[in-house]
Amino acid sequence: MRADAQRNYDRIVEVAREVFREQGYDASLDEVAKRAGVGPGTLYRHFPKRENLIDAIMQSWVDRVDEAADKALAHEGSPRDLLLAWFEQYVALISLHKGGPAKITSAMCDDSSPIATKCQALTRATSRVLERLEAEGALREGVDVVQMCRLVGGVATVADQADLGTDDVQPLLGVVADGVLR
Amino acid sequence: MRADAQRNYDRIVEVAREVFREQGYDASLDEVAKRAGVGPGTLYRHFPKRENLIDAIMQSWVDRVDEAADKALAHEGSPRDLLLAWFEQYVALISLHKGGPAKITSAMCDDSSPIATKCQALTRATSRVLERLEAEGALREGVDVVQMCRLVGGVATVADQADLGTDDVQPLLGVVADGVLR
DNA sequence: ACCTGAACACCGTTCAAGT
DNA sequence: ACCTGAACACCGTTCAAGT
Repeated sequence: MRADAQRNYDRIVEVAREVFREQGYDASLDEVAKRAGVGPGTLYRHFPKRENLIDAIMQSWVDRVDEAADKALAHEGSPRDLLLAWFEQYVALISLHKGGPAKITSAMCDDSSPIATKCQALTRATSRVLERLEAEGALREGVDVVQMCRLVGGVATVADQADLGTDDVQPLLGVVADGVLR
Repeated sequence: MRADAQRNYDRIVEVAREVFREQGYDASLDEVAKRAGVGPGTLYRHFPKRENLIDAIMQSWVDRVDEAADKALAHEGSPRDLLLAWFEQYVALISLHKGGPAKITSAMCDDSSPIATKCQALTRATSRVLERLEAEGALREGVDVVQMCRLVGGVATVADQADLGTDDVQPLLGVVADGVLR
């Protein structure tokens, strides 16, 4: 990549991170381009779809997912406590930006999505938690990873769109946990 | 209301029902106005917010909600069967139009929403089902109606946005049912 | 090879003019 | 009292011209 192209790419990603943090993933791309000091065409050359830009600003995010799973797994306590701890981390991770829960949960299992690798990071981390529970025999029959991601993602989506607080979300996650555990 | 105003109102609602069925609740209001043969200003006079229009086309829908609850309650079977039957009806009812699950579930409990009465119809019907289960002692402690609507609404939202089929939705509803039942 | 920015299509919203 | 439709602001997308 040419030097000026690289510079523009970096600036766009940097600015997008800022704009998305302020306004959510549905923020205007025009404003991103404007703040980054590039023409709208330049933004489109680098990121043909909005999801490509979202994917780019999520680079370091994958590490945080793995760390969060480590942290939840280190947690001592009942299977239910472990599961709830992970659910909370999960919701927090996909709710960093407004609109995130919907975008990420919709892309789940869609390998053609630009953010497919990010979704895979989530399912991989969730698998680790599930394997632990499975080994302890705490899991119901026929529960699989994707189902769990969709359930927790659904809760996060509703919470995101209805602006629910932790007090409202916690009980919902509790129900999902009870439905998944033996 | 003046005769021509009433006529325009009716035509807009009729056309909106058609357009929303084809393209979902996020369809262009411009197209609704165009197809109805009115200026955009006329549409705005009658329906200042998109939700007001959605509310209008949902008039007869309330009856269908009550009928669906009757039907589920008539269903003989285990508490789990009853609950799952209702969940399926619930998802079907709010998924009639693309974008419906998200709009309806977001407005849940928001009395200032233009579609507040529709949400109340849903919680009222769900209450009837829950009371039956409560009487049979089949319900867990601390489960309330709004939680259930949000959980099932969350599942429906994910299914709607990710274009999931019944085969994918069914197991999710099963988990929620298990989490809610004793 | 990459960038710019004008241009286009589309959408929601407002409002002066008309009946 | 109600309707019309031009006008505005905004957004995503494309592409010819420029470096």
